Amino acid sequence: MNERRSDFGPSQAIFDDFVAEVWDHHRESRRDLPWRCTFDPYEILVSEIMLQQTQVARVLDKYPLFLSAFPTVAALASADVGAVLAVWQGLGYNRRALALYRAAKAIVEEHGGTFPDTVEGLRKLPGVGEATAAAVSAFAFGRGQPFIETNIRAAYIHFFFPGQDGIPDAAILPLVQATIDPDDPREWFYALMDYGVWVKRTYGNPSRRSRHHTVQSRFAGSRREVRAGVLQAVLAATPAAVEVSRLPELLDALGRAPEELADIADELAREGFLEKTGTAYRIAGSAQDDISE
DNA sequence: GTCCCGCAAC
DNA sequence: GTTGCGGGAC
Repeated sequence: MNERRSDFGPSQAIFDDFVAEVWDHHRESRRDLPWRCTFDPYEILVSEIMLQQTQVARVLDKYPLFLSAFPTVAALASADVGAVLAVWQGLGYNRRALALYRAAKAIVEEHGGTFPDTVEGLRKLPGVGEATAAAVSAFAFGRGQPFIETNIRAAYIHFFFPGQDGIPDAAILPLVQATIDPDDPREWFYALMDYGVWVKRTYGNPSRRSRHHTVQSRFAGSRREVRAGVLQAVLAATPAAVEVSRLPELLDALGRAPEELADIADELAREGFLEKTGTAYRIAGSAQDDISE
């Protein structure tokens, strides 16, 4: 038996109960997901970026398509960003695709193609924050750095904070630290997330009692919708460029003013999705060609 | 309406 | 600490 008890907080017995319950549940209903069948850090990073704010069911469809198109970090790094964005369409949060692409380039150009194998090294990659760095380090390299994502948060709030509101992640992280299985952190984090999924399905989402819980604003009518539309319109025209004057007709269904469409195209250019030549936009890095008619 | 294996810019 | 970021399933 591992000694996990710290000088404060729940007793060793409570920790043991939690660990036993999570493992028991895991033995009953472990999710066999494609990214759980590999130790390849590239394949695991792709899955983690896709899973940020995106449900498993939708990643399941896109994940094999993406890996077929870009099987290795070198393949992704040498692809056209337009090809990456095209495969990404339907997953949402396009900036993740751009960050993943830039991370692949960084790994090839700054690390000689060798994946960083530490949390600190992973953390420096674009689009990789604390949670993703720790997740990749656990799932690809077997490290036991604690992290919190939505299912892990649900698991701990449900078990350790019944009936309490406004729970900060800072109160959860020591509990994650105290319960990590030092012999198999990879499988332990899988078990935790599976348990969190079960808790949400069974009791409702306890993360609504998190201090950090927020509600996403509606997508229909949002600026996000227009951004996605402008990017899709330019992607559809690739390799040709799109005159700014054509955006209103291409995005007629959104009913936005021409000035707003132009503002958003400029913003996408600043962020690196598009390149602006005169008054026309093309996908960044795509070949010079005629203006789309 | 609610949710989703967060990150980065501010 | 707050805000913006896509899209679809339920």
